[in-house]
Amino acid sequence: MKLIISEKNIAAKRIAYILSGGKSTTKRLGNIPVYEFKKDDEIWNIVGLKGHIINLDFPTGYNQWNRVAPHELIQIEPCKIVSEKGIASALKSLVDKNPFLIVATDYDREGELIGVEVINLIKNFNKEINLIKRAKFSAITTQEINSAFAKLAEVDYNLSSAGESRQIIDLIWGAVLTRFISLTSQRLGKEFLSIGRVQSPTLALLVKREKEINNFEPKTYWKILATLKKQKTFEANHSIGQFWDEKQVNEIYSKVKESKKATIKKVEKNILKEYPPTPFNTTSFLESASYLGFSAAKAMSIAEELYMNGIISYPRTDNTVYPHSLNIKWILQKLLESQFSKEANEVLKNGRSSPTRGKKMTTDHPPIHPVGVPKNMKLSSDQQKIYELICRRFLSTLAKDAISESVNLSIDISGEEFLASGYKTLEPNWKNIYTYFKEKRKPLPELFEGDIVDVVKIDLKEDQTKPPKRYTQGSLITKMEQLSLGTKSTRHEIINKLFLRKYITLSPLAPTPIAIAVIDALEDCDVVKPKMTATLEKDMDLISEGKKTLEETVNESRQMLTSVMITLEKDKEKIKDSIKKAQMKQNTVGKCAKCEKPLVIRISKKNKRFVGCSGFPDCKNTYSLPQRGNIVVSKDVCKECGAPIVKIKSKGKRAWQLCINNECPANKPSFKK
DNA sequence: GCAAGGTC
Repeated sequence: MKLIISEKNIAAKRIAYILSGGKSTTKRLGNIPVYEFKKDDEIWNIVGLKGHIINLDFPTGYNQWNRVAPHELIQIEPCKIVSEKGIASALKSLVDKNPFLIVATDYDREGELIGVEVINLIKNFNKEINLIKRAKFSAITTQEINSAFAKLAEVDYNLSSAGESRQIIDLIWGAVLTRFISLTSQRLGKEFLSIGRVQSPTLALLVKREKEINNFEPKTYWKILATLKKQKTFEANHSIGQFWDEKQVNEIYSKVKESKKATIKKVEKNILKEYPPTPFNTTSFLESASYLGFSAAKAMSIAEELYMNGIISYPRTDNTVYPHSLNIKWILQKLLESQFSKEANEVLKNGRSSPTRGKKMTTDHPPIHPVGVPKNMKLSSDQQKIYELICRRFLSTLAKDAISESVNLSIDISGEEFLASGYKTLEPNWKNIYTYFKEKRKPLPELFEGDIVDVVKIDLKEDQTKPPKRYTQGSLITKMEQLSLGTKSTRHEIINKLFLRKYITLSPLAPTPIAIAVIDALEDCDVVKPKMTATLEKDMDLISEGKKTLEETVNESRQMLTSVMITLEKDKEKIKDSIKKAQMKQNTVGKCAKCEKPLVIRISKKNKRFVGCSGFPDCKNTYSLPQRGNIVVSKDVCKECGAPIVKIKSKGKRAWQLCINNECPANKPSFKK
């Protein structure tokens, strides 16, 4: 018997279909589907895993945070725990007959590790198993699958060791530092504070940006803008652009302000070819969805739904280049029968000779593209928006360059040079398909050198430089990708995790006072820097090339963490104070009406939350709070009674505002605004 | 109750 394991059920199903020529049957072992067929007089069984089915953890006995000093965990050997018991028992019943095992997980580092986890697991069930091979393919197409199974390769234990070293290092650093910071700041139970190789550098990015915004000192500058007219009006800007010297700008302004005519000195026209967008990988998809107002997690979960219903391809991919095996014509034929028939037809008749390609080319999965048209499925409005985005992106990567014309003018007004620029689309091509970009540039009227035009008015405008912008979820994910933080599958979950830990607010995407205190406390520690991931990646490459061992790498990492912990232990009191202070700030909802001291959110002995005066026990003023939902503090006070207002956000419900004073008339049912 | 990585 041959036993094949793949990374996920859908892959198992499709591999079975291809190898059996469509003749496989499905049986269930417990709840787990297994695909069975006969080939060359042999029974084949294919099982889809659910990604990793084994998880690392510390042995029981090290579970109680208060009982074990965090640094003691550094030298503890983590143990392996089966996290998917159903799959484990299905595998157990399949290995009785000494099958020939073929690992057909994704062709990457985690895929190799997932395969080796299964190998180690089933060797516990049956020691006799020794025929084990690896099928390597980068797309589940008939051709790739048949050739991968025709020439089976060996399992790469170096590659899986590289993945395993990552697992161990992540667990040890994460657990030790998470426990240290939580115990130090006495944030235990539901309120614990976490630290990790990916989440902390990501949070540090947000903290850094927030500090830049807070420390920003706006500078005043001036602009001289001329409104000119030849049939249509258009604007020109003094060639100096931003003036920093008020005296200088006033001099020039008084020189030109009474002018009635302007002379066109130079006209420079350029024809531009604008390349269409490149194929979607997860990051660029999330960035674009973010522009449409979708959070990264929401966009991913909708993409997952569309994928499960067979209308888009696998949404977790790094690839931005369509593989040769992708049958683009065939997809376009399908789209002819969709709401995008006009665009599909245009691309079929008048498309570019080869699709656009992005910079990243990987072998994991193709870029995200439509694979079908929703027929038996009524899309929700969010699903429709995401499906449309993916279809329009796909179609635009096949459309011709847009052709446009840019014009730059040099204009003389009373001896001063002004500049104007215009922009006009001549042939929109892909821009008619990918309709999400809003063009802000405007066309200019037709003008020639030597033309004299009317001056409608000349304005002196004062403005200030602006602080840097906050990240959006999309731009943060793009930044994470640039720094190799996290993966296509985890980046959106990391943002969610930071929110759950109350490290960030979502709109705007900004760190809370506690986040700033935690990142400041770890300032000199590698775990808040992208460098730790970069170093780990290098070590993992060495392990997979056989130039370093898992043990060496993990031991080095343990030594580094040991010295980090020595410094942190020394600073313990300082860290405790600054997090406590930040916590006070974060939990302050306003001023006490009785004694003017800050009112803060506290947890009662019965584990209920309430608002109490920080002047306790001198001042015993308290207010009750709803026990469910996320509380967001604001600077607002109630118009009726002057007590603080908080916002309550519950999952799946609309956020609502509440005056915390129970006795306030605004909280009586009869009260209407 | 800790991490990050797979996938549902």
